[in-house]
Amino acid sequence: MKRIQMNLNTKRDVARVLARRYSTMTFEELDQLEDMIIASRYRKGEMIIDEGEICTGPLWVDSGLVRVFYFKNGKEITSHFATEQHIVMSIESMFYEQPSVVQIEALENTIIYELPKDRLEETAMRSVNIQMLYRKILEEALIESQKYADLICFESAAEKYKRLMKLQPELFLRVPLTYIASYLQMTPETLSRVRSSVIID
Amino acid sequence: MKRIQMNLNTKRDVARVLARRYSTMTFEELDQLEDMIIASRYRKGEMIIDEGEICTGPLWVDSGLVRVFYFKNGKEITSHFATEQHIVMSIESMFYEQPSVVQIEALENTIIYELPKDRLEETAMRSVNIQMLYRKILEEALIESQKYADLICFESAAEKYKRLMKLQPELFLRVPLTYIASYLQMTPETLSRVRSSVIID
DNA sequence: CGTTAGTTTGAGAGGACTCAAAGTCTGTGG
DNA sequence: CCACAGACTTTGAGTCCTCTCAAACTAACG
Repeated sequence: MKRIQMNLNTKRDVARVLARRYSTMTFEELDQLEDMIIASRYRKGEMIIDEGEICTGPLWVDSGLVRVFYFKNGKEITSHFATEQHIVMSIESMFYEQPSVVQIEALENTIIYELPKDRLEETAMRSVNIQMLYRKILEEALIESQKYADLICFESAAEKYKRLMKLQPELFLRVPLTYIASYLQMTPETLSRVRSSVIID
Repeated sequence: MKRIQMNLNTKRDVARVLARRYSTMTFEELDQLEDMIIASRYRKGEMIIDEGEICTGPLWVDSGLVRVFYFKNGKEITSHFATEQHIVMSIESMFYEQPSVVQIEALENTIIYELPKDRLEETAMRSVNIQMLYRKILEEALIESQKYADLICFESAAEKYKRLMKLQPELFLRVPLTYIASYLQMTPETLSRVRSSVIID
């Protein structure tokens, strides 16, 4: 990881995007938001959050692609992908300020902007709009989480494949199938067979 | 459903429990919280949120037991149980103010205290502690959601059973196995077989 | 005490897994 | 620029788990 010194305009841009996406803001609030953002750059294959590290805030994926995964019975389970213009975090680690069980890895060269949770909470005490921003981030995460649960409880392997293909076709072009298989809770072999047999409607 | 006129002390009690559990509060804030709470009572088998209804806020299950479920390919899928002293909601319906796809049903006689979302948000604008309460509720829901995802991706039926048995053994005493089976994403037959074969360690 | 919902048991079928091996792609170093 | 190593994907064969369908059994409720 490389903490990068972005010029101010770039951080300001991110602050603007966040503000528009999740809330509304005065110039002063934009300043506060801009001020707390921490930018970092990761190369393909680098860990953003390693096992045991603490996740100190929501991470805005500005460009690139990351995956969240963890180990269970010796197997890697991918629990989430986040593409550019999305937020990713290690939920439990962040809320409980505990070492993370999940790891977050950059699957492409990736630029991350972190919103440190402590500053976010502190600023939220004073600013209603920042408060709203934080809450909307949590709401979005919750909805994502529900959608994933819904996806993987589609019964057959073929159904899950078709579903993801409809929801996020771009993933198949950017992510090794092995990871997608583990995300869909099937073996790479099964995914391969499904892909060759399924006709997409 | 029966909207009930609780005496003020009861609502005050719930407000106190919520305050202690999720935040801290001044007497004035307690008043505000107490003031927005809506109490209702449901008989076993009654719907708390029916399909198509809009969920207007987090629901505190004061006593009783509820389940959240929805239909998918004609099959009922149970996605959550909430016992007393826990919060339940139809996430998507509440945030998007849309008709709910999930239904919430009382499996026992149940007393619910609703915290209307609009009043919660409005009050959160002025009170940092109410704001914290709301956020903590969302955080908790998010963590629950993650835990569920983790549970059902345990590979074998036996593993899932053992896991839930360890996490929430009381469910097996209070909930028809059919619902538990659908929660664990297996057929009732499979659950039955697993139960008779598994020795709990 | 009968009716209905819920649970168990059985037999057979099918889907996904494992293990194994052969292709394919990608990036690096000669 | 080519060759090779390593990672990723596909294909095959055989096994096992979970599902389906059916029927018997049990518990709960009016």
